[in-house]
Amino acid sequence: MGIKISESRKREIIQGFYQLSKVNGLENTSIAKIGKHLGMPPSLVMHYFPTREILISNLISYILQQMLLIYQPMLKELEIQNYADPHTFVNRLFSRDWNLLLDDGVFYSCYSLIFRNKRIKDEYRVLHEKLREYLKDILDRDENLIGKDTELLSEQIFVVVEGAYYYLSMFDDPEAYEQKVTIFKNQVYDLLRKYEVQHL
Amino acid sequence: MGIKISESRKREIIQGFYQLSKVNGLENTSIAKIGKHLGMPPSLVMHYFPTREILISNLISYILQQMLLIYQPMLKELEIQNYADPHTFVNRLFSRDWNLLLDDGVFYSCYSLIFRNKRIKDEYRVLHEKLREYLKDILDRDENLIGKDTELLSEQIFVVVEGAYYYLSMFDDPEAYEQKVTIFKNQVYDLLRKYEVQHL
DNA sequence: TCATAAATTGAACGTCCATTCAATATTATA
DNA sequence: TATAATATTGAATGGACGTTCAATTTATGA
Repeated sequence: MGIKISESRKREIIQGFYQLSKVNGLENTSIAKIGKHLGMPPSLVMHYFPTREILISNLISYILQQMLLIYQPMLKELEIQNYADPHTFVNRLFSRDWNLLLDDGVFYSCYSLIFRNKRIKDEYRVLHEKLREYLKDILDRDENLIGKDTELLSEQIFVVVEGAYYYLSMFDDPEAYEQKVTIFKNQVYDLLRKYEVQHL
Repeated sequence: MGIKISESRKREIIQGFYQLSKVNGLENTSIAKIGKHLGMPPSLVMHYFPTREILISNLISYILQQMLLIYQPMLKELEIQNYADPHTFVNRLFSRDWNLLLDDGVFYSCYSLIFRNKRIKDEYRVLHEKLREYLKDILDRDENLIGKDTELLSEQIFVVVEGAYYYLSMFDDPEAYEQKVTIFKNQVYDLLRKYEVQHL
């Protein structure tokens, strides 16, 4: 039989929640709407997630898992050949692939909850620390960066990536968007270069 | 008499909306609650803001004004003596003063609306472009940066600041917080130094 | 097969929601 | 002061909300 019905149902509900939030917003997605969308009574939704708060909490876990998923191909690379090119990694961070796996609107809606919910805040922080750790792993395997403060470097790279995502979301015009992306990408490359040059 | 009653009422309502959103979250602040908080019937709130959507739209304008307010002292300085120290400016950007004028929770809640509302997105973008312009003005008046691409530099500085705010919000522990702030501040100083050094 | 557990249904609940409206009070204007 | 505009009230609306519950169907395991 494999997965229990219970588990696949929970997954189905969370994904439905996510899909509807993408279109209508997190705050406008009710338990009734999720049920209707999935063809089940709201009481069944509440059977698996006893309160709306729990439902949201699970959505957030799902979203943070999705973020990890985006890193998966690069982490695979790292495992298999024990090396991943930092520049390629940075390139991927700035690519639009994100949007396929994770909607920015839902992401920031959930993010805004950290300010009133300690548990959510902690979950977000842990996830981000994990992502930084991954980048550090990649940097540590680059021979140009041996002996360098890769922890500091990874912090500096990430803060640019995060600021870039925040800022770029405001631009619809593809040309303006690309122009900005180039700036921020170069900013990260400069950081990498700075550390590499010091090595010579 | 000065301001019309109408205008001061509107301001009162928006501020009440903001205050309650700070405590309970934007999505949990209803028109009825705002009215109760201010001692007026909900119908009076709706007399000044015919729909909830309009009310939110006005809250966002208020919030963006508050952001501009944070820059006010520095812009005054710029006007009076035609110069403001970039390092002091950066220092202020990273200071906790923000929190007194603008709650991060409300800010990011409103920000998350840009993904489903073009008008709000444009308003946010225009505000941020304005802030960047201010920074460029400050940089342009620094003799160490004459002839430099201050527009690019201001973009690079701001992306760090924005990423930093995003990231720092996850840290409650003051020690960890301060440690991160120092990293990001130095990152901006490095950018400034890089440009200044090239000048020599 | 039978008992037990899990999954699912549908109806009902009180509450809060945004919004409407007609009536009244206050203020401005002529 | 008379009139018109503005400000304010309070009651009412229907609909959506999260949640509860008892009843029923389906699957599981002895």
